[in-house]
Amino acid sequence: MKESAVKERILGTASRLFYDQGYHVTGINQIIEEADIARASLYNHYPSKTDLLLAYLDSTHECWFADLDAFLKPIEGNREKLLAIFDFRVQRQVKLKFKGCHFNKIAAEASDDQEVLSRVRAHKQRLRNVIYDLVVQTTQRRSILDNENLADSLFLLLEGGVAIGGMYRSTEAAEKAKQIAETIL
Amino acid sequence: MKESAVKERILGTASRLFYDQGYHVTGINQIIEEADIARASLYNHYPSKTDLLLAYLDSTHECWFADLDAFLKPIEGNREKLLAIFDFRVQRQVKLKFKGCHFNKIAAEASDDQEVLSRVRAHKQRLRNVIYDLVVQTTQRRSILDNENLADSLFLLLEGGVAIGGMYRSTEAAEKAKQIAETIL
DNA sequence: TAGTCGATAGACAGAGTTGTCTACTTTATG
DNA sequence: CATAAAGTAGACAACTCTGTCTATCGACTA
Repeated sequence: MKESAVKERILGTASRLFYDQGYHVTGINQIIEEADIARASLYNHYPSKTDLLLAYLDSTHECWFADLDAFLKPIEGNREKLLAIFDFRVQRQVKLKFKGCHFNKIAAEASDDQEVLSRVRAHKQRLRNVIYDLVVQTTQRRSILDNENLADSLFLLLEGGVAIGGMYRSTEAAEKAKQIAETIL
Repeated sequence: MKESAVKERILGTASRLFYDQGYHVTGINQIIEEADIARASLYNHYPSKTDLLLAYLDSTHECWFADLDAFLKPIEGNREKLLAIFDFRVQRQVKLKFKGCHFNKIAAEASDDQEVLSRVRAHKQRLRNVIYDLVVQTTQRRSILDNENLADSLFLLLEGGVAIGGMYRSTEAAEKAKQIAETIL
């Protein structure tokens, strides 16, 4: 028994609008119209707009790391995998038309909500852990930094590159971040 | 002939609310109530809410770099000035209670507006230029990177540190970014 | 075949939104 | 002192917002 098509259409439409336009400017009315479903159907599946937001964050989080895993899978070597994370973000920037990181956006708009904030933190923490695990497994590297500092460096460069790239609608910053990563790795 | 106290109070209150709560959730009604001014006074000085937003960005931009200049002035040596920029951001994070960069927040909420976006870009560009100029003037450094790449590294580390720090309500990330900056500088 | 469940259309309440307008009062300046 | 500028209070229009509720319809199941 799969989730109803209606529920999927609600979440899909809401996700698109929350990301493209922003959470607060997206109204329930717009969601039900574009998803072409009844008002009561939405409130049947999601008791409030906040529940819909949390569902959006959860599904985006899962999808994000599933995509990353798929992207890194064919890459040979841990150092190459680390650098490929930058490529992954660059690819996403293009695909998402430079509208920035889903979680950064929502954190800027609804960071007072603890349930939102904890999800944003969990997302970033998991990415940092992925990087750290790869760093630990990377035996042949020329860095003077220890594992912790190297992982943090790569993580901060990545986040900085994506943040700046989102403002300039360009992959330049993230690609620069990768170049720098190559020299310190 | 100084600007009227009313106008200053409008911009001051709006700035505080736009930053603390967000732009879209802050209503005109709340601004006029908390600023304790008349509705018509607001629309006399600022024809629309958007004008108020742009005035907020402009004044924040000017204030930001005036504060930075004052902070860097007593620091001796260009390498030390570069590292002090990290301290400046850390100090601001604490003072602003970790609510993040003014411009990143507004970019996440109103990035479709070109007038907003151009101001955000100008702000980040100017910071990157400040860093670049200091890098060029820093003669004694042990970096393997050229001027351009070194400036970009520092800039991206700084932005990454502030972005992540805002999520964790901690100065740890920005301090880490400074540590890394010290090793590559 | 009867009944339940999911979906739909749409009205509705109550509050909030931006922006305009009128009428009155205070302040400043020639 | 008189006139013009700046500020105040508040009504108002025209929406939009979230969330609830009723009434109806179609499909699947016991």
